Amino acid sequence: MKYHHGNLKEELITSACKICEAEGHENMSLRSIAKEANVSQTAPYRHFKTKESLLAEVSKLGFDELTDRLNQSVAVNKKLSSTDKFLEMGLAYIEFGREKRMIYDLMHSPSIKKGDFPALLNAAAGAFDVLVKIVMELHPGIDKERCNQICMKHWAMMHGLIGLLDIKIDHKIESKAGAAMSQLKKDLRSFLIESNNF
Amino acid sequence: MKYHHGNLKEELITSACKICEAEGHENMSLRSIAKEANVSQTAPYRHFKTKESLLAEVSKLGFDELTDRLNQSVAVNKKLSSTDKFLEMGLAYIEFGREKRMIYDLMHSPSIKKGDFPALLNAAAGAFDVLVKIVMELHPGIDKERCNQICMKHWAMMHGLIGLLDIKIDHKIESKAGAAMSQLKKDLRSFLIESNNF
DNA sequence: TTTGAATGTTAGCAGCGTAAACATAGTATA
DNA sequence: TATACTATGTTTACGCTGCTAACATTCAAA
Repeated sequence: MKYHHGNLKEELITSACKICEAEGHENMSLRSIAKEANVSQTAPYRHFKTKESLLAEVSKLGFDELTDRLNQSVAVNKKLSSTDKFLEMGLAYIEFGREKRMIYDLMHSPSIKKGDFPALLNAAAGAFDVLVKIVMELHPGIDKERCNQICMKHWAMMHGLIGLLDIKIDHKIESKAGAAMSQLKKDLRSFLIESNNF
Repeated sequence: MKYHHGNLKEELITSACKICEAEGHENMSLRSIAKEANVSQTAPYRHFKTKESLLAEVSKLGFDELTDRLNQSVAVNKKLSSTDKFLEMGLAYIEFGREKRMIYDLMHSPSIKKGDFPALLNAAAGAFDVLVKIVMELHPGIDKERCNQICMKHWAMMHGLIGLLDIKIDHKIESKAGAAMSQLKKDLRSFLIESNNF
């Protein structure tokens, strides 16, 4: 093994992603990340100013993947109606939140101050813009202000829903959510349709 | 100062609340809580099995206050229409989340596993039930299943909205949210009305 | 070839949650 | 009242954490 790794920065991010998905970001130490990458405990400090800045990059990758998934969900079948595209996108968002729950939590963790990381801020905005695009298609000629409000509403709803699905605010919600997930498409459909005044 | 405090358990919870509101739960150590209460670092262990169980009590108090606020919001003016009551409640929820943001974050932190604390689970359910009540009033004779779905939708939306308001997913949302908060009543009104198919 | 920057390591700090051992106070029983 | 037990405090200590400082090695430019 060479003394100089050559690609340590990327490998650290990769290792962090792996650990985060497995253990959750609350149980992820800088030391464990370094160990996973087979370097000394302080090696990460040559590439990241703080632990937070490393996690910010992991978070950014999460938003990038979310953006991809949202885009893919509407690109897969171009013949879908705008409404169906919108529904598929909502579904894709929920699925991402469920499948990558640990990363999703990291992405929304208050321990990473997004304002300190412009790239992260950008990636998050990118994901949001996918929603903006479909809502604009859904409501042609819609006022920009109004569009933003609608997008916020749906974004907040999806975000809140994912939170409730696992935060398990109480057993009632949990079981209801469990049932909802079992027939996700159907339930989410009515969920979203109703929320959009179709 | 007496050797035996007499009321240490409650004082520890109070101290934790104070620190949480001031510093946020991520920056709150058991040691700092003990210090705030003027006892040794390990004194809390005579009253709480773990740090998490102390935080769970703080979280429970948060849900209790939320429940109170939601109840108050509709009780203040009994002559309000059901719709207006519903709106006032949504407003009260948002206001709580904004005013007690640090506690609110703790209440929804994944680092407290609600399933391990029945009292906390109960308190959270209590808050949700206030919403259930008003939605049942809003839709007389509504199917229980359907009612739950509606409640979840609104709860998730409010929760997601609070998250977005401060998580600042991007500057666009933030500024939009800032504007929204400046004329909160008006915006939230249309927000909620639209979400409830009025 | 030499020099300096980039990137790695080792040692060590203060703070963390927690357990164990000990000390003191209050309470029940003889 | 004397004694024992329990409740509740303290002290000490362990391993983990994020991070800094000092040192080592490699690589690239002069």
